Amino acid sequence: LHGVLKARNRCLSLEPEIRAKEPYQERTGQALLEAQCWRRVTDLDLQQVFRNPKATVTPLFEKILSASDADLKLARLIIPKRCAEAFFPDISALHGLRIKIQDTEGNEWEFHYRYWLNGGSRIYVLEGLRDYMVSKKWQPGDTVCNGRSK
DNA sequence: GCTGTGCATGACCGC
DNA sequence: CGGTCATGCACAGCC
Repeated sequence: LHGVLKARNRCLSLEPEIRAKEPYQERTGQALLEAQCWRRVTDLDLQQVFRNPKATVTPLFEKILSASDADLKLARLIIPKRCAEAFFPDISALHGLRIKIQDTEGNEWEFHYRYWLNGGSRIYVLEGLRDYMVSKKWQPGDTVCNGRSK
């Protein structure tokens, strides 16, 4: 599995090393369903953004950046719970996971994926995004999307 | 003070 | 109403 995050006209793809374990596969159907419900970015958008013409990208989810998401001091991205549980590795047993992400220009980034307890539930968050945010010039209202390349 | 961390709070929204 | 999540905020290090 790969993922793609886009800020404005650029993308990131998740490294294969976080390739899904079993529970991941089981959720594929649900994941695709979610993607279809949520996506606003078109296939053409993705083709243009993802420069490798061999890569076919399956959009998974998108998020419009809030003020908090684009705050350089926080440097963290809240990941919608359903998306996190559908597309990201299960970190129930851990309290965090370092994941490597690669953008379409070949740059590799490493983020920290974890969650906060909130009431009886969880808030999933990607941390350590400052350099990436600066590089891609994240602004509130920008769309971040995540996809899977085959 | 300033900054990062980690959780609390409450607005919002779907059910 | 209950869950989610944007933001508030207290606390701890560190200039």
